[in-house]
Amino acid sequence: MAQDPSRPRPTMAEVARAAKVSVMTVSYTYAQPDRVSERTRARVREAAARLGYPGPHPGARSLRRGRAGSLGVVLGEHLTYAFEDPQATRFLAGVAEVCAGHGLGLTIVPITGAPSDTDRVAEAAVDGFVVWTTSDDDPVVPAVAATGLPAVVHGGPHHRDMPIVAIDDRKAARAVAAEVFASARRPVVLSFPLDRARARGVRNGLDPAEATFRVTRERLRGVRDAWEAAGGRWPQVRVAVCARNSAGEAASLATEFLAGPDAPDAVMAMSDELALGLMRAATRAGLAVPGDLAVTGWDDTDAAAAAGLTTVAQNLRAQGARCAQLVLGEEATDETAPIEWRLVLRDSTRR
Amino acid sequence: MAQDPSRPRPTMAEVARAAKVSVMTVSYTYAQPDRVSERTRARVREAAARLGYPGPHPGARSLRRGRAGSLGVVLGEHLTYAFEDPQATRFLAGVAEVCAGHGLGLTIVPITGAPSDTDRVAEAAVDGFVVWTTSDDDPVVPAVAATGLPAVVHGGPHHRDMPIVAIDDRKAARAVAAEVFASARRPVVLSFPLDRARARGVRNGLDPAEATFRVTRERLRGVRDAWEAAGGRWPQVRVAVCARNSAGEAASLATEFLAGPDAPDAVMAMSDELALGLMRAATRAGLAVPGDLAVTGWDDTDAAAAAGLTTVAQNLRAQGARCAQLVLGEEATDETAPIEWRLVLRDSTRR
DNA sequence: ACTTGTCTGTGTATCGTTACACATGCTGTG
DNA sequence: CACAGCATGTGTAACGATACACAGACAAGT
Repeated sequence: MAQDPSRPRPTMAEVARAAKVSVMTVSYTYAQPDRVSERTRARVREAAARLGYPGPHPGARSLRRGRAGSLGVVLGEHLTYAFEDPQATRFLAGVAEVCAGHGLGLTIVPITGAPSDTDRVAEAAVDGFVVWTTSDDDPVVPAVAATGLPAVVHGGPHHRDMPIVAIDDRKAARAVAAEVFASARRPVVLSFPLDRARARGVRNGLDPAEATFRVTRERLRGVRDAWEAAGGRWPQVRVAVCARNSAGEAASLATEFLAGPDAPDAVMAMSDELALGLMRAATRAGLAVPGDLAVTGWDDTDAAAAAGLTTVAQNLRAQGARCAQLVLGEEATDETAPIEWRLVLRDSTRR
Repeated sequence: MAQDPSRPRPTMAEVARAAKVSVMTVSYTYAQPDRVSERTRARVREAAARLGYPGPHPGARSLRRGRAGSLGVVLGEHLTYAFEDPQATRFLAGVAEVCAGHGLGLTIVPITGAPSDTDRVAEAAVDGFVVWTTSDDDPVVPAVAATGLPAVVHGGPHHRDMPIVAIDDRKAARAVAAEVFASARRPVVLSFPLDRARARGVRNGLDPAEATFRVTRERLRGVRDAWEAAGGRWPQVRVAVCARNSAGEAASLATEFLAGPDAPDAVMAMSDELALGLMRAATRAGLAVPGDLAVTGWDDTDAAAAAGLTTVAQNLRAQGARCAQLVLGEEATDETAPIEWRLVLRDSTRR
């Protein structure tokens, strides 16, 4: 795998000797090329190439300069889930974009759910952290705060030392749920996991406060607001909790509540992926959308638009970018401006 | 954003002083806790907490130990594309999994397409590289080789110093294309980009050698093999080249060749995303699958299974894991075993 | 009592680079 | 012609941690 594992990495001093210049000249050749005359620069580059010098050692550079040259991203409980979650991916693209613009790397801190995760955070060679939405009791959050590095949380939880980037989930949930729940008789909420245990199942009148993921909690509260505003009682609402944000998961869970006389006539899903999975299951079960049941999603992805899904539009990518900018200390203006969202009405709720 | 930007990071020496022990004792407390008695350990930990010491400086540690504690991933031309490509994401999940198992971070090297990308590679604080499929002429590849660090390429291009992890794309393409092209009269290939320029468009009899992405090239060759084996001439085959691997892109490009008397009766797509995008466009155009046109995808994603799409199954996640293992020098056995794939026949080609 | 071994704590040198202050030579200007 | 000002090259001292070798204390075995 290696190129030549036997030969040790040459150092700047060796290059300097080979090029008959001082170490500093070599250093400047890499760090501030303008500081060195063109002729000397060429000689140094030539010597470096001859010795196979790959450029300044990043560790040494980082130690001396005091900057790591990379932004850390903490992706919730298990990396596996994170990369399979399209929302997380969109968010990451936004973070990555800003990193690239600053010439920074993007280091994914490997989280597995083990207690050693906090060590990983402390050991990460980064200049700041972006924390992807996680549960209130996730020990990774205090670990991030303990590094003393600039950090921003997306989605939740709140932490004294870190700004949070998120939309007003409760309000948005209220809006989208109102659209479909006002006239519903057998409503179902297709929910994100409540906590890091990620138990799946269907329950009636679930107390939103049980959810330790802030996003899940706030959206449940919003739904409850809407249902009660329409004159309903919360225990009438079934909450189907998915273990992960994927269409497959939703489709499989849907079989548990889609059949029989109790089949819902309205489903509010917490993501477009979940909504689309449900719609797939509904079609298989012979139910028509919106004829038999109205459906709403969340995020306004391309697929949602293609499927005519009513949804809450929010730009996760922009939110990722914003998190990165905040960590990097950019954007002094409108730092406190709320993140935008809007309700997009489509056929899936057209009665 | 920061916790307290004013106060400088405490050093190990300060902690040692506060705990009234030597610096080495503090070092051991973090690096080899068993080497230190429980009492002393507690004293050190306490002092560290009191001073707000976040643990050993990663840069210094990396310099001294000679390991960076992170694996680098180079994600092709532009980060943006990479994170939006579901295949790349699946692959990443595999890499991440192995990293997590080794307690390593995963550093995404920010690529923008600018010449400075090669500097980014040289500057990355990593112990090895995994290169996601890119074009033969991508300067990033020699830059990776020049670091002298262990490196593995996924998909392509080939490079003397790096093993490559990929399936036999030509053979697989031959197999899937044979399934549908044997009886086709107006075949279309829905292709990945040919090169980093990512020009989109529809062309007849495109020479596979034009493609500098190895994967694209090999698959085109496989399709040609199949078509010619069925007695056809290559120029009869239209190749629709997408700029990116997304359903939306495919659907939009499909409008250019789906209408009129020339509408294809068979489409072989290079990914399930492209195939599904095309099917969406076909449905909108009033064409039935497989009645009016047969369609095949590639990758066997959940969505492909749900849509009844004939496809080539390959496990990108496992390939990501494998790349990481190779870089880390794991797995001495079956290192040269070819990566598996298989043809999955479903309704989209059932005539 | 003496050797042997284990456990725990301690200096010192060093990892490879860059910030900083300084030295030199050359150009242009009053 | 002297002197400022710029361009270019050079030592030295950190940056913060860890590998290594060694020292003392104590227990156990002979």
